[in-house]
Amino acid sequence: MVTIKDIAARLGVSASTVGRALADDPRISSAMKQKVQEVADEIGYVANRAARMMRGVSSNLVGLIVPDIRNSFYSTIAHALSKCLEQDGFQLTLSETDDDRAVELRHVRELVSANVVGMILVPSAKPLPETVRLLKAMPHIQLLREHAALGQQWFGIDDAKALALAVGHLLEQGHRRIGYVGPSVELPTGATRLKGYREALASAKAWDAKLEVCGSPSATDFGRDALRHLLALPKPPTALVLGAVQHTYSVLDECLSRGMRIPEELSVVGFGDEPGFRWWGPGLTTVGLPVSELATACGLWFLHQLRQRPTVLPNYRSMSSPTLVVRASTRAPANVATSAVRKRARSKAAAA
Amino acid sequence: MVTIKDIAARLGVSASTVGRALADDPRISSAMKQKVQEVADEIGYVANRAARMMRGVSSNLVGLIVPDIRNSFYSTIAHALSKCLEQDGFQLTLSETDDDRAVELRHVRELVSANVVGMILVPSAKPLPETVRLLKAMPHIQLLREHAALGQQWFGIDDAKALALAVGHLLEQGHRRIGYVGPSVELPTGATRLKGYREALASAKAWDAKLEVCGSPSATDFGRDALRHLLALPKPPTALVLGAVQHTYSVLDECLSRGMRIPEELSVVGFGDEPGFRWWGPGLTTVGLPVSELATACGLWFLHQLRQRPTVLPNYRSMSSPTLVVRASTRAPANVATSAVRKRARSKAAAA
DNA sequence: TTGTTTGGTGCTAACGTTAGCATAACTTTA
DNA sequence: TAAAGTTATGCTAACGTTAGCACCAAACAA
Repeated sequence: MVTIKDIAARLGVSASTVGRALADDPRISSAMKQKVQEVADEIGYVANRAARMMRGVSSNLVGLIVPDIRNSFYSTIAHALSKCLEQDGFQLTLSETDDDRAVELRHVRELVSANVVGMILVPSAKPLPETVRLLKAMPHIQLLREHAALGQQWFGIDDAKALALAVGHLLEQGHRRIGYVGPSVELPTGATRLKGYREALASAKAWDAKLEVCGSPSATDFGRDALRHLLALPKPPTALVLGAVQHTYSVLDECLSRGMRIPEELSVVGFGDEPGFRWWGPGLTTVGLPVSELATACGLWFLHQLRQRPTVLPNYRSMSSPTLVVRASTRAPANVATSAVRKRARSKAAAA
Repeated sequence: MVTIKDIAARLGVSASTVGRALADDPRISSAMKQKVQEVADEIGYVANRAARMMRGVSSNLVGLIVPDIRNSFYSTIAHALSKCLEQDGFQLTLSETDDDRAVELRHVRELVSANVVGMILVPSAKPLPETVRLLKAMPHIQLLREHAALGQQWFGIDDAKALALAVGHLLEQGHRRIGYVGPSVELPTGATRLKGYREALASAKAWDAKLEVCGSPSATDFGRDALRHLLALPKPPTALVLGAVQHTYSVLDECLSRGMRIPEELSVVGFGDEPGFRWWGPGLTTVGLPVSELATACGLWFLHQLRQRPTVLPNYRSMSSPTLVVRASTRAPANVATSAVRKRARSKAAAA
């Protein structure tokens, strides 16, 4: 390994001088600085960050902890954060938890040990106490999901609004029996999304607990079972709202493999706007999530805060609004023409 | 920060004893080890890796450099590698290059400075000399793309075979005019894929240079322009083969927005098997790439080599075979019944 | 001349951990 | 009982870098 001592030896000066020259210290003459730089370039000197860190200089490492990077949700976040942080010379380390609390703790430990300056994480369902303690001792931000125990630094999506948009769209088209397939309620986002779904339906007096299916989509048969359950009900739903990207994938696949006609037999509103969603059936109407914007905002705020070198970040909660992406997978239910639909038809006719 | 000295002070022993106890040194009595562990847990001691690294203990950081993590190609790799490496306590750092050589060099510098034990990278089109020099001084593996200058450690896909599979499938169905839209030939993979395409067609005496479109798909109109060009030819292709995942997305979108009937008007074989590809048109026939397997193999080999703490890894080239995923976007061309098709029809009739 | 300032550089200690050697308290062997 | 061996621990230096202080020469003011 090439060190400042090697440069010093070549120039016949002390290591201090070299160190200062490289740090552009005003006490060093510009002639010396130039000579040092030349030798450094020549012998390929690269500073040893471990040594720097020992002297109290903070690392340039920021930990990112997500459930699964293959989920485009999270890879989009990783990309946006990486772009954002690298401008200030920070480097992102990647950890995946699979929503496993023990794995999460292991990663947090690793990151503390690696002296990261901070962590940005999508917390698991219920972080272990030790995880909470470690995180509280260093700057960290929660993404998407939120646990009060971890503090009030959060960048997320307005999950309730996401579901309200989806349900509202279907209600407007005249649907009254709107099914829901979403994440487990143990996840903070799962609880909020279910709440958003329920409240939107409750205010239209159309809520029916039997139409709710919650669970983790990692089981291979999840989509099949969820759809089978809903369609086997005495009064099956005429429309379906998804509450998670993975659920959207698994349920959409099942719709196709059952040969369902969309939207004639069932209206569907997805969650998230993945590249392939526009190709599904007649084009999936879905809730678009501003994930990239959210991550960039998070990154910028983090960088800004980091300049003050705090141990605990100030409280800040940012909630981004999802948008409805209307394609062709929704329409008014068969045999039903509600006033809302008639009204829209009238106004269209009037406009024509 | 909690250090071994804090633990030592509490127990009234020396730092050495604590250090050895934590390292499970046989010279330390088990009674002492237990006491040390208890205090360590109590006050939340986490080893400072920077200090360890100064003592020559290697870091647990492995650098991963990819063009863009949002590309599911690369996020799959990141996931597989992460899973693989974390079992041996390694941590992945993520860098994105956008195929920019300057950015690539910056990241490599950062990683060297961070004392990574090694790097796994998808190299850019033509790495800078300084990049090559830095990489050669440490263990590194090339993924997918390959530059001889960077050494003979490579895990990739048999790109020529990928295209041969696609073209072969179409030839067999009777197509003679098979278009190609793929990556720029400056990328090693781009050159190999084009070669695979050409050779497959040349051996069937069906090659026509006018049917080739190469370029980077980052331009927003790429898909539109590529397809327009091919369909505007005096003798347009009856089938189309894609040579990159991003090209597949952009060209497939353009097919749909033109309202083309697939496979009646045009047979299409995609590149890669992204989650949404099965939803496109009648279901996209495509070349499936064993990316996850490739990354896992790469990770395992890397770990194995790392145990010997080498500066230069031994030569090793691993080429994974792609597979054809047949769905419904290909069929025999209209107005053409070649001998191959007739032959297949006969054998089918004979079998019936 | 002497005293003071200024610019440029060197010396040394420190960061947290680990490895080699030294040391101390026992235990075994002759 | 003395010598040798064993077990458990302490002391010290070192890793590469940086910051505080000391130092020296040259330039300046009195």
